[in-house]
Order: sequence, then C-alpha cells, then structure tokens
Amino acid sequence: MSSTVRTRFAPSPTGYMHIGGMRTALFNWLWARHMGGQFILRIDDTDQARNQEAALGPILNAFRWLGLDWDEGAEVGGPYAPYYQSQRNSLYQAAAKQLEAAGFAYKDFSTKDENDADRKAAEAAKVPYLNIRRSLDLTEAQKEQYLAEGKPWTLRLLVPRTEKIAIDDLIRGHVEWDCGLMPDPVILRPDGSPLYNFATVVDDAQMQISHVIRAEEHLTNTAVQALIYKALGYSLPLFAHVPYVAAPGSKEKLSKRKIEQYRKNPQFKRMFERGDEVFPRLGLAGAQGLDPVMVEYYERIGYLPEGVLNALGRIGWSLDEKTENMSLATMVEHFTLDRVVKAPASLDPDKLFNFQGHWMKELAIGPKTDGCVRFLVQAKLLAEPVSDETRAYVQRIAEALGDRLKIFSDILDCDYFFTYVLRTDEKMFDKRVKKEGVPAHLAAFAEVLKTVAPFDAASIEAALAAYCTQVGEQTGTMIHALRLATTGQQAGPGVYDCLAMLGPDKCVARISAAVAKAT
RNA sequence: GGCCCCAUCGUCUAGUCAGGUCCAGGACACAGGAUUUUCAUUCCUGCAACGCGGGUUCAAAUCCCGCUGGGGUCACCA
Repeated sequence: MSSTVRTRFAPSPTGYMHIGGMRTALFNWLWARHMGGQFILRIDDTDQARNQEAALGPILNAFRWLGLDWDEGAEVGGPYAPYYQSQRNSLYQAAAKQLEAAGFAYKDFSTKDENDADRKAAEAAKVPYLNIRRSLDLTEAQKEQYLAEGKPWTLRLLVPRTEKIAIDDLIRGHVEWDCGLMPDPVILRPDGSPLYNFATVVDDAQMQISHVIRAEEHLTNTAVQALIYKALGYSLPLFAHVPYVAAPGSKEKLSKRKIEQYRKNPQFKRMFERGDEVFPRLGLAGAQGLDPVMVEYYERIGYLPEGVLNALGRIGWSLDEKTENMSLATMVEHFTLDRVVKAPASLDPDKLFNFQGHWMKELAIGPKTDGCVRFLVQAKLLAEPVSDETRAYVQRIAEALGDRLKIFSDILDCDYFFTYVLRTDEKMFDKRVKKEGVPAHLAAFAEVLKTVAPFDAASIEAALAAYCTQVGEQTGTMIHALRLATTGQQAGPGVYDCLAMLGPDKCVARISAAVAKAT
C-alpha cells in the first residue's frame, strides 16, 4: 500500500487569510506532518479575474508568519505542477471530455433564465428542484445545429437519480445522500471554465490527495464530488469534515461579511478597540481594514505565531483531558483526526489572549526585544538605524515590563520612555500630585535624586526610604506621585525601575514640570 | 421549505465508540482572597453543564426512539 498521507489546503485568492480557514489549514498541515506525509498549498483561482498576486500575498504571508510550510504548491511548485487552477485548464478539459464520452456528462443548452424559471416553479409547487433534462431529448441533428449556430451550452454531470451516494467521513461517520434529490451539477461553464466541485475533484485525484480535510460547510458538496470521482474512475480519498469556526459566543459561522456586527460583540470588542488604538500609531489606519477575522490582524498588532497557533489548535481539537499549552511540535506529535470534535466551536478571543500571554512569557529576551524594537520603529518612537545602545535600553524596558507585555504593541503604552508628554488626567493628577505637601516633597526629592549614585533602582529606593523617614512622609504617597509625575501613568513597571531607566536628568525635569503644574 | 450535520459549565473541551471508578474532570472568563505600597505575574477559593421526553438495563452523560433547539447547504461562487 503506497499510503503516504497527502493533504492540501486550497484557498481562493481573496486578499486576506480567514482565521477559520487558517484553522482548517492547520489541521491539514498537522495531519500531514504527524504522518510524515506532504502538505500541498493549491490555489483555487478558477473564478473571476479578482485574483492574483495582490490577493494571494496575504494568504501566503499568513502561512509563512505562522511557520506552516508547504511541500508542494504555490511558488514552490512540485511534481503535480502547476498548482494554480487557472493554469490547469487542459486537465479539466480532458476530464470533461472523458466524462462526456463515457456518457457521464452531457451538453445542456438550456439557459440560466430557463433554469431559474424551473427552479421557481419547483419552489412554488413545493417540490424539490431537479433540473429538467431537456437537452437529453434533443436529436443528434438538433444538437449539431445548435453547435453550428454557436448556441451556448454548459456541461452537466448526469446524476444517477436512482442511486444513493455515501461516504464514510473520518469525523462524522457514514453520511448518505439520495441522488434522486440532486440536480445535475454544471461542471463546465459556457466559456469552458470548470466549476469548483469539478476542478477540485480533478485536482485532488491528480495530486494524489489522500485526506480531504475541510470545513463542514463542504459536506453537502461531497455528494457531487463523490459522484464525479466515481464517474472519472477514481477511488475516493478519505474525507474529514471539521466543524467550522463560529463567531465568539455564537454558533454561526465566523464571516468576514459580518464585521460591523462583530464590533459590538462583547468579546471581539476589546480586539477592535485595541486595533483602533494601535493601528493608527503604526501607520496602518483605515485602508488596511484589519480586523480579528483576518490572520494579519494578529501579526500586525503583535501576537506571536505560537499564541495564535495554540489557540487555533484548541478550537475543535484537544490533545487530552487537560493539556492546554501546546507548541506546534507538540501538536504535530499528538494530532489525530479522531480527536476532532463534531460540533462547531467559537473563536474565544479571551482564551486566545491567554495563550498569547503564555507564549510571550516563554519568549527569550532577545526576540522579545527585537519585537519591541520593531513596533517602536514602526510607531516612529525610534528612528532607524537602531543603535546597540538604544536596543539595550529597549531590552531593559522589556525586562522591567516582564509579564505586563502581552502583545508587542503593548510596548507603545511605554512611549513615556521615549518621549515626554505630561498626561493630563486631571482627576488622578489632583489625587496623587496636587495634594497637600506633595509638590514640595517632590521638589525636595528631585534635589536628592541629583545626588543618587549609582543611579539604579536599588539606590533610588534607598534614597526615597531615607527621605521619607527623614520628613515623615508615607512612602506610598511618594511612589504614586513620582510615577505619575515622571511617566504620566498610574500603573506599569516598578517605579524605581522607571526612574532608573529614565535617568536623573529626565527625572528631575519631569518632576519639576509636574511641580510647576501643581502649584 | 428540501437535504445534511450537530447538541456536556457563559466559552473551549474531557468523558460517549468498548454503560458502572462522573451527584461529571481540566482550561478561559467571571467573583472573592493571599502575595506585589501600582499594575502585571503567581497561588488559593468560589461560581457554573450532561436540552426535553420516552425506552433498554441492576446501572445511562454514555445505547435506541421521538421531540425540541442550533447550524450548514441548496449558483453557470469557492
């Protein structure tokens, strides 16, 4: 048995990679890798001229970002090239010819209008629609004449209406359809171009795909496809229909079309809001239209591939009864189709964020610093080229930030380390700085700071403790006041770390400015 | 509406195929507490589910039937 596992993902170039589609792709990739087989990335661009590079770029980029490589397919080629449906027309034509010659397909001269009318009539009569096979009654002479006249025709598969067709799905089990209820599907348009259900079968068969792992929404298509496999004389691949990914807190398929509605989704809301906050600062306002349905959103806002992958892997699949945090390698090692659930699962932004936090915590300081630098540069808080000294500074901030940095764009909240803006949250300012005795203490402590050496967290802490003891002021009061005066924030890394990183000059200047404002 | 699929805490899930160890386990979220003179982390505690009704059985979340509910799909889109 030459049973190497070959799976594929076949996106059509839509200009973005859908997060749900990515999950399906991941399962395909995982299964291929788990079994030591091949993963193929084919491009289903049979449709329109909406296509090509601009529309495909984000999709390939999503795979690269997540580290999901493909053995054959777009850009890399392979033994069954080409991997773009738009370039495989001769294959479809040959297969169509074969079907027609064998009597499994026929030319249908009916027009779309006629078919629509038939469909409406069936609907009105409350009977299932079946296309009326008028063209089958045509004599050879009539057909010749139509052809000579150039009357347009489509090629339809002749469905064996007395039969049943069944598959044994790896996830859903035995599923059966009554062919008597199936209209003859069009497999070739009047212009000769193939339709999805036909092209897919020709490609999957020719490319020796062993497991067709795809979203459940294709389950119904499988009946037609199975018929085409049989008519073409191919044996069926194994099918595995995974549940689709639903919108947060719902059972409805996550859809790009419902984006506006998702803005109000309580769980999605935070993601949108963070995006609205961050993307403009990164120079990504408006046009890009980044939203959490797209994989690109996560990359741009600073998620780690590990976080996204981990979350995706836990939508509809589990390793066992308790493992949550999984690397790609772990998933490859344990992934099996029989542990994929049958019911749709919704994307959980909270859980995704939690996985992200876990992997960010695991990330070594080097790459973490690189990520921060990248975002700081993009937000123009740092200018390129970034010197070693600056990089070291960012690293100190990243270290001080510790677990507070969840996604890379969080570093933008620390802009006070790079620029000075005295935030004017008046209420907080009044409460912490413009408070009886505090401005005077701040001014006095600023003088103390000038003499602290070395200017590190420990020395500053000792100096403040000594000062507070001496003047009989609460340390807490001073800590809050100092934080607000120097960073404008109420929360963040330890205040002594902040002061140390800022350095004596900036500390003194900012404290003076705050004191001036308060008096 | 026809066809098809699905049904365990708010959410992701374990358990269902091989009925008992499940008055249902883990995680996220949420609430409370401890640590941290901030925030984050960490730790502890709490909240919370087998859709309903029949069967089969000594025993059902697990098997069978029905109902209800949810969803997918019905193109000369993919």
